[in-house]
Amino acid sequence: MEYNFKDIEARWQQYWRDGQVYKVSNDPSKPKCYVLDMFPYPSGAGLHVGHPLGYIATDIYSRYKRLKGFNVLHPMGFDAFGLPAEQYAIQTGNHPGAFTDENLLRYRQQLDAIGFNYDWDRSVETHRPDYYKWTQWIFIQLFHSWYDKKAEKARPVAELEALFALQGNQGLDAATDMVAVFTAQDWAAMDEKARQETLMHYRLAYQSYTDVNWCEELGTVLANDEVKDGVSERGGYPVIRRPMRQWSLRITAYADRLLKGLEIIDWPDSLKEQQRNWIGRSEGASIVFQVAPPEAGQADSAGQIEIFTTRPDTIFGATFMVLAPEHELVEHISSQGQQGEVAQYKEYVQNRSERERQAEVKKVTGAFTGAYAIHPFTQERIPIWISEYVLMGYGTGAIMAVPSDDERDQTFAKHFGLPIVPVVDKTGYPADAVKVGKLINSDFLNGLEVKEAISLMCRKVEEMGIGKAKVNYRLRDAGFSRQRYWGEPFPIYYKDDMPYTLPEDQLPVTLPEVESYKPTGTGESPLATATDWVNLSDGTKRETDTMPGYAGSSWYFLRYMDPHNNTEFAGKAALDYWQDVDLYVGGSEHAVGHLLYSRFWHKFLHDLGYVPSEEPFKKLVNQGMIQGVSEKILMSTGGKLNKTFHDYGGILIPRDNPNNLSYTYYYSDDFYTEEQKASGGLTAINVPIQFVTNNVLDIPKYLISDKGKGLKENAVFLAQNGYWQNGEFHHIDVSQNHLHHNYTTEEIKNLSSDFRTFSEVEKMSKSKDNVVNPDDIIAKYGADTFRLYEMFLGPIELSKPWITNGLDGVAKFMRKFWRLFYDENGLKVTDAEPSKAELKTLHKTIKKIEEDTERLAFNTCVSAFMICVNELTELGCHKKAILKDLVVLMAPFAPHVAEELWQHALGQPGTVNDAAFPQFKPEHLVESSFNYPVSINGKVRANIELPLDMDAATVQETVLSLEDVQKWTEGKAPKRFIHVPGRIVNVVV
RNA sequence: GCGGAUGUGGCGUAAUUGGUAGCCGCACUAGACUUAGGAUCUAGCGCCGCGAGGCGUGGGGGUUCGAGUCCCUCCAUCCGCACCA
Repeated sequence: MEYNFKDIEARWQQYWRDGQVYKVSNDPSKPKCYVLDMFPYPSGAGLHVGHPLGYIATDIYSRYKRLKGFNVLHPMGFDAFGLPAEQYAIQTGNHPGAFTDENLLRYRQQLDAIGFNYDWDRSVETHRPDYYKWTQWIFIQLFHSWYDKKAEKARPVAELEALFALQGNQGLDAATDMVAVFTAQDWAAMDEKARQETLMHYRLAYQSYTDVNWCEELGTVLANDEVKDGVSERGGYPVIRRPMRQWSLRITAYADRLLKGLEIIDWPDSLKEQQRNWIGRSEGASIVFQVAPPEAGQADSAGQIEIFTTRPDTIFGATFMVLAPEHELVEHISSQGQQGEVAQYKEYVQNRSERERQAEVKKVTGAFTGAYAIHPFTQERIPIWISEYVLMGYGTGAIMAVPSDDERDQTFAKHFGLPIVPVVDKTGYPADAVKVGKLINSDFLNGLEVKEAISLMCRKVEEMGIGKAKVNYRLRDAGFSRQRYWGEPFPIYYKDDMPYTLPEDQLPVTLPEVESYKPTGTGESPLATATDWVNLSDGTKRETDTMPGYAGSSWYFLRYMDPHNNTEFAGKAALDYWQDVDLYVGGSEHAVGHLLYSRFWHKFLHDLGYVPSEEPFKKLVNQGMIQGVSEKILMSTGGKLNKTFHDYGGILIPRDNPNNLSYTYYYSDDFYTEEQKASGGLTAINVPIQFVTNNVLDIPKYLISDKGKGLKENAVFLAQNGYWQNGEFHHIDVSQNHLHHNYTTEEIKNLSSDFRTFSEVEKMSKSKDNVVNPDDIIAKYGADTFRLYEMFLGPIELSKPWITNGLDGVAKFMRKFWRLFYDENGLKVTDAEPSKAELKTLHKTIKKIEEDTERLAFNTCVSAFMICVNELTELGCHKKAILKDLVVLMAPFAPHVAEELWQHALGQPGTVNDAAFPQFKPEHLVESSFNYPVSINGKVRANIELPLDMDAATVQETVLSLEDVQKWTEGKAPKRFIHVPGRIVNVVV
């Protein structure tokens, strides 16, 4: 009886479905374990072999945990709103939902074929109204919340209103962009609209005017990744920054907690570091500089400039100030004489693309405003400049420039001839050390260490009322509006031009049908065209923007806990039971997107008392990418090639090319684009990998495929001893061709008619023709082999190319494993007592699998199985007592075959998923003796078998009396004798 | 430039966490069985050397009886951020 995976896998997948084997209930009698994958966006292309890598890992882990007695939640769902479906809808006019549902179904079939243990009943799909109802609900909660920095948590806006009525906005420490101060009386005097406008500065979901990427030609707002080098990716039209009234989430309120939370979670360092950088916390001080009166003798000041600095200690070295060109003060303070220059510079900056700006970081540009600031300590007049190196988006958009201590300020000062006053003496410190040294030329700070000076200065400016210690973050609030169709509608309507939330009983606000998904041209989303939907009966209007892609993915992991709840996003009992995600596996591309937003939402829901945990994902692992191995050929891009072969027969150029690119082919002239002709030379192009075997292209097959069709008439594929045209090979006598004189006769004999490709590792993608579909692998090798092989490739964190070749090794192992149970005569399993050696093999494996599964080292698990099966085969072991445990060990990895053997070969009742993980018994591994490597001065020179319980003195005596040892020590007494029981013996002479 | 990570055979990788480096697999070589092999089995497979032996974990140095593992330094590759005051 041979291993027939096709039959086995189909049968057991059916069995699991029918028996609802993977149904998960919230069972408080068992410890919980929540294992999560980042849910996929169901694109039209389907899964390739790279996608399931993480899914297989979590599947193994969750099955293992189940065997260990945990109640495991291991769900799967789909992140279904998104741009590709929208673009498809725009192009075809079809509804993006139908397209999404089709893709989703295909994904699900592909996933099921791999044999995952998902409880599909808990599936979450973000575009379903019964799911996004709760996304909208959470948005409403954000809208009605503000952040109290003193209490370090979100609180209801109603409480804020009460505070305003009591004390205005004074004495509050709230996360807000409001600078104006108002009193209780002011608040009382405000009308409804003014109050709403005020509250907007405090809400965690708020509206403001923020810049968007606006493309006039396309009449639409573009996402950042739709803009390349200042022009639209599609069409290449210019894109400008334009302010638009938009929703944002006040994630900055949580900056500190998002930072602190990183300390308690088990994530990869690189990922934590990315989030830290993204949040970008820096401690320093904000200090206000008065602008000097425009004309000497004039009394009133022209305003003040607030700056942020991490080095308040260096203030005596501040010889000038720099504002961002976009700073609002620039226009007010510029002197008459300088206005022209300032305007010119501002225009120059505006016309520079992001790319230019970044490419020329070292270029020094700027303009003098003609205005001066008063140095708060020396009372000197210091000039105010503008320059693009000061960014409006960071700090206050203004700096005090300390050229002695800041590299950029120094370059600027040198370029424009501004004074430089040294204020920090770094004698005794390395030149590149930061925040060290003694202050000089700094009045009352002189002689202090930098660190002392910083804290003294912070106190001083506060005393003087011109500044205070401040923590600044790089993190910006998150834009939450999209002018698109395919996203969650906002539960918002407008009255008197102010947004209000719809009552909860009107949720979900479902997407209306629209006639066209195309951009409206006005910057509004396509929803705006559904006038029946937009205009409410009472004369108010709905919000027509939709939420961004990350809205639905920011909380989906909570919905899995209680997916069918109609009255809450998830019930308290479920939330309290499942708590948080124990293991989260996914790609690192979400490092500062999804993973930061999710943490933010989770903390917010925690503040409101809904979720018990502070952090959503306790442990996170980034799985590596499986890359594709592309097959490439060289194509001539030169012109004038539609002549006979012999005219360019000399192009067997790369005979001694280091890359072994021995062959190339040529097209006729009219095949080439003008651009290609202009460039000349050779270009590498990808050919579909299915037409390539061992770097040899199957030309006839290629030419009848879609990809190669166009080449049939035009292409000449030049091989070593001839050429291919129209799928036929034409031999040429190379020895007769004067262009090949550099071949020897011997070499000519070995020339071949193969048309060779060369391989390159790239990202696996349709456009590169290097996609390996898991369906094909499963059809040929089976899902169990596929799963084992993906794990065998290496640690899951590592990126590696997909090499189909290696599958044979795992397939061989599976047959060997099968043969422990069955041979050509049928069942071989016996009830005989296991031998010592067999028990040792088994328990060695149990130990290894247990340890390595816990640390997610699945690659070494597969190796351990191979060793185990090899040893059992060698021992001729077919004993039930051994095999039963082995099958349970294998079940997480190869669930189909394990289930088959469990029930049929071993005659066990029920599913193997409900078996208990075998108990490791150390006594089976304990040896009475150990074969010690004996080294002399660290070099192994002999081996000796010694009882493990032999006392130290006897060991030493026995070892030293060995003939080999005597020879190497020349009979000398050892200086030292090291004996590590069970490890090594080392003699030092 | 700053930050993070990683460097082990022809390749993917492993190493009881400081204890005989190269497990397991691929590829390769030889042999067996075959009409045949992209099947199966056996053996070999880090480098140099006929051999004894020597050398080997990116380079150099150090700690240690003993270093792939710890420390210093340099180099290379990958990833992230990038005028962040």
